[in-house]
Amino acid sequence: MKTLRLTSGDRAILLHSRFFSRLARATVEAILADTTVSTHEEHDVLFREQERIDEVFFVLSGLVRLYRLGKDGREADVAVFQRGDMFGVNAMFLNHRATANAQAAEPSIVARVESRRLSQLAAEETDVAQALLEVVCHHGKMTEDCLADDRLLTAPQRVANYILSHCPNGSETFSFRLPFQKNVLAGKLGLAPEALSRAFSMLRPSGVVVKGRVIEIRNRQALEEF
Amino acid sequence: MKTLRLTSGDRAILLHSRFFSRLARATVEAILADTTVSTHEEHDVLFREQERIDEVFFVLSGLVRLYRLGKDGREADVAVFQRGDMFGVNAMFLNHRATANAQAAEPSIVARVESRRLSQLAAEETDVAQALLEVVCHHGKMTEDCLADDRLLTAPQRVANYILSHCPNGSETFSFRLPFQKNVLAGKLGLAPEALSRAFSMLRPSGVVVKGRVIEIRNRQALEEF
DNA sequence: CGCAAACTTGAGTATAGTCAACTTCCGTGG
DNA sequence: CCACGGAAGTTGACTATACTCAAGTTTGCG
Repeated sequence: MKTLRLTSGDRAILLHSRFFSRLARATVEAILADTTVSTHEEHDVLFREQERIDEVFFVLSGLVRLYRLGKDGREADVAVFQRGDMFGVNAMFLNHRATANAQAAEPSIVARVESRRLSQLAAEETDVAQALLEVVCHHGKMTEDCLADDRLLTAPQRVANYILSHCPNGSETFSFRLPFQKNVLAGKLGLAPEALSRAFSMLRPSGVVVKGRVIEIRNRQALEEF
Repeated sequence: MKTLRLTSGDRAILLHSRFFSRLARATVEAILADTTVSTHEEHDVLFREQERIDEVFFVLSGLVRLYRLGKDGREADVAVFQRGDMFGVNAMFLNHRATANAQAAEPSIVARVESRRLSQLAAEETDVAQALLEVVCHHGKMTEDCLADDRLLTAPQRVANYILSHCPNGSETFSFRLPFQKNVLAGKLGLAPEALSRAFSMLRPSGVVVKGRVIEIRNRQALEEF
């Protein structure tokens, strides 16, 4: 399902993204000129592993999950993208082949830029290349973080970590709303949904109260030591 | 311990690397002009997590391991680099901060390029930026592979995978020499050394014979189905 | 209000980590 | 060249962690 043009709200989101925010206004306009927009139901697949992709994507709203498939059909999330995030960039420099499947994890709206056009621009204007490098490096760091966390932390520790990463720096007690279903969080943390549930249980004695999607932290100190 | 100049052998290695092989000869020379070389004992640390780094590195010989440290001091490898590999690029675009520790996993020789100079070049010549993008995307894919394998495969499956990735495409039976200690392989695959040992044992019935560092495969088919 | 999906909890199992004992490999020096 | 010693690797026993399956419970939407 396609919408033809960007709304001004969409433009605002894009302008604040890691990618566009580093570019001169003229460059931004040159790119946005032929940007298309598509809407997706939950569970829609945007592209699949190995498939050729000739676009680069931005999440305007909703949530897009990148995952790999195992031989047995099991899925492993390798990234989750939210409003403002750019994805599919790596493919531009890897033979235009997707390294993972992309699926809307909730109803989502996505902007698309032809990657041919973008790589052409990157070859002409170095600030475009620079912006791409920053996006790609940032995403690389995220993946590395994920890998290290998987290897170093237990389930409750990963959850504690995730919660702390949402803590306004310095406050001892706070609360926030999960930006997606627990299901998705479980995937992002590399856990089965049951394991996430249990992890929350284990964190309760340390002052973590979960009510629906709202997480309340009563004792930041305890979390950091978990 | 520092050596002052590049040998011609070193230059050959660099010229064949993913990075330099994409650049015009003149550009290569411009970069190599102020490249330094350092030698390292096994276990030498090149840089640490969070530390500022102002260079980009190439492995000329030996092996460099990138790892993160857990609170308890445990180490988790996030990458292993061999002859010809470039590392430390991400830091250039992440505030010049290392995201991991780098350690020589055996006696090693490393080439270093000032990252200020490199990023300057990248801002002037788009093919340098392009080459960097390719290196970074490739490394990103490696990390993603690693993450997906960790989440989807058991220890023997990861080992089988690793072995198959060294199999000349199409041959049913073959053998090769591990390019590093089993110790290092274990780390790379996210396993304790004992788990690697056991994984090899489990693969024996499928025709994998391990003698020292030499791996012999008698039945590729069986490995692929593991 | 009722239904379906999301989430939680419980019980059992599988996988890999830890610690310890033992073996093999390999480089060194006699 | 052999003997020795230390490091690397293997094996065993035990444990911890997280997955699976199944049965509940809660949530939220129509």
